[in-house]
Amino acid sequence: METLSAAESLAALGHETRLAIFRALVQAGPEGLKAGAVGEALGLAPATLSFHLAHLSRVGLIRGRQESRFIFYSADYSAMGELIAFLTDNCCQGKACLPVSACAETTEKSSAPTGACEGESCV
Amino acid sequence: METLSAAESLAALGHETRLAIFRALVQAGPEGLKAGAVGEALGLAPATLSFHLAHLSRVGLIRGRQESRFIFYSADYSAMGELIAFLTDNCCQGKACLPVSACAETTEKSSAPTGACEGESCV
DNA sequence: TTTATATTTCGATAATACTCGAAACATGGA
DNA sequence: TCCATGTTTCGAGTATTATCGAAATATAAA
Repeated sequence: METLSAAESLAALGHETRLAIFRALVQAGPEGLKAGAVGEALGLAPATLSFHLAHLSRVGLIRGRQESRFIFYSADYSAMGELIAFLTDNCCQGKACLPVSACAETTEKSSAPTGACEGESCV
Repeated sequence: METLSAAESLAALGHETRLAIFRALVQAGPEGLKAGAVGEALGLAPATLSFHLAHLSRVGLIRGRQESRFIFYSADYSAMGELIAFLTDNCCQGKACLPVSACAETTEKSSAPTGACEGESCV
């Protein structure tokens, strides 16, 4: 994951409403939720909801699938996984900032670590 | 970490310039970097740099300490750790989206998991 | 005390993002 | 076909954020 895309994902989650939407979709599981259900749960005007869903969609954190008359949105777990991998690989000095448990290899195989994350600071 | 503060941290990192600043500070280690060095490395006008440093400071992701005539900024690893813990605790369905390695308890003791993260989906 | 350097604050401008009513666009049922 | 419902797009208004020159502040050296 390159830093532009990481910044875009972070920005997408960096808005209280969108973060709430994303959390709701995560909780809903792979099935996801109808757009309407999300709006109802969070008390959002349809246009506002659509705006934020589109934003999250555009950066790849969620996806929508049409099902009869409804559109179900669901969280894209792998996108979130990549984002977390980016943060641990690029934003943790020797992983010193990580919860101990997370102190190990990441899915991204620590692609070209930028100097940090040599791994020796794991407890 | 409550979601407002999480959203604020995410938004702070959700800007290419600030993300680059933060990464540079992480790479620099606990010593950090003089503000000027950051600006030089990234080619930022002093006022612009100051604006972004203040933003990152305000949300607690970095801190500055005066040292003689300079101000050294350094990344706050624990703040980053809390952010990552928030994401893994609140934005990962049963941690299915996590890099395998990170599939375990987090520092935050999974405070009141919101329904996700029962842990059974760990590989 | 004067001068030089480092950084921030101020102020103005430009750009971007957010909200939401109203209208348009599906899709499926009557 | 017509109607009802769910969702998006449009358009306009408002608010927030980003950029950066210039001025102000702080610290230290001459």
